[in-house]
Amino acid sequence: MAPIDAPPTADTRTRILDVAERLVQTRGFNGFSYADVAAELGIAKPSLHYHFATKADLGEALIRRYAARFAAALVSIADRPDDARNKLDAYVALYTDVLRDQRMCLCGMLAAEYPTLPAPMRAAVTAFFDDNETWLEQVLDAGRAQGALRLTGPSDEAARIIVGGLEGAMLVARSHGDPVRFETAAGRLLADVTGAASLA
Amino acid sequence: MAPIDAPPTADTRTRILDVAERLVQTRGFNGFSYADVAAELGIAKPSLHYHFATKADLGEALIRRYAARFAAALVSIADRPDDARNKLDAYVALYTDVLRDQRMCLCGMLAAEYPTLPAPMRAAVTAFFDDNETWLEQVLDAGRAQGALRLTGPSDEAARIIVGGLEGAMLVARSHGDPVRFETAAGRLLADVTGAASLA
DNA sequence: GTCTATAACGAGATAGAC
DNA sequence: GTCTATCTCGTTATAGAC
Repeated sequence: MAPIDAPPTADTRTRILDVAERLVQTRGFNGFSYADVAAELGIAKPSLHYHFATKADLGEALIRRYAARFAAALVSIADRPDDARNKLDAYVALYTDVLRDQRMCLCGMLAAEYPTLPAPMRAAVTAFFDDNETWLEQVLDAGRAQGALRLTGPSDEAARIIVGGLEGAMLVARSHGDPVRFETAAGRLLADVTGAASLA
Repeated sequence: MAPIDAPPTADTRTRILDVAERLVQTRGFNGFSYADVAAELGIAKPSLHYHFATKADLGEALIRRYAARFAAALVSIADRPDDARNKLDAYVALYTDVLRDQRMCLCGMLAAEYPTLPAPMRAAVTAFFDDNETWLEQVLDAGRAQGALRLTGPSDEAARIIVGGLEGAMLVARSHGDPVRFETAAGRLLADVTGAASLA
């Protein structure tokens, strides 16, 4: 659906990012090491330092790539002729896709480790959430103008509830090893926040 | 408000738990060490091993104490003569209290690190969420029976949205260093899920 | 119960050959 | 670009004295 996957073969730098991304999403930035990445790629540890001098550099590159990919998906959804409700469903599908392989959202995971992160990574994490909320706010405003949505309050608050609700639902669903739990919760959250029941 | 704080002076075991609890809530289970705890208490590292042989033992004790404290607060809220809406507000206040000092919910933090945790800790984390959802479900059912709440679907789904929504809102609000963001989101989430607007 | 001393290992990172 | 070898430090944990 969304371009969240990488090609099976790629240059070393990309393969490092792919492996590290999965490790951060499953174990956290403080839960993986250069040794883990090197072993999985079948290369030596110091080779990693050629591509990413420090672990902080690798972390920055991970967020940057992840945020860019997510932002591109948001643009793609916004450009569709769909109405607001379909766009919100597509937004939720991005999260559903991330949850595969028991992964957590990269930035949700890093938000948990926030106080331990290098400053550049911290700034990129908050920017990710801000960008998502801004995009949602625009979709919600458009939907309300069209009469497709019935918000009970300001769209920026609704946007924050959706982002936080999806991140939290992922967190809990993953610890239960139950993706269906996430999908059900996400659907109901969207319905409640956008007043789907009162429109039915 | 809720009995979430420990006395200023206590025996060594309790003081270890207090410091370790705060470190896990702020930095994660993989983000602190015995050296951190020992330094803060002004004792030697091996002294910690007398009280908690392994870090996994310490982690288990942390969850057990945290969950027991939380469960006691839930019983206290349930026993009040308040209506469902007031009980839900009191439930949210438990989370607001946890967020002080930039802390994350202990079990929300551990859920992020879930795949890296020892098995006993993993089981305790999922049990914490299950207990919270069960409690919420009962409050929501009672509120609906009284006509104080208007849920748009099954109470167990609403309970999951509330737990996940609060955990996620904490996660995002903490990375923005903005507790007000959490309180606003929590209030709106509760209102949307329990149909407060359609009752007003 | 708490200490000093130390073991045993893994972490991030560097030097320098190829 | 990738390697071997190595450094330095931090980690959990143990032994044994007090």
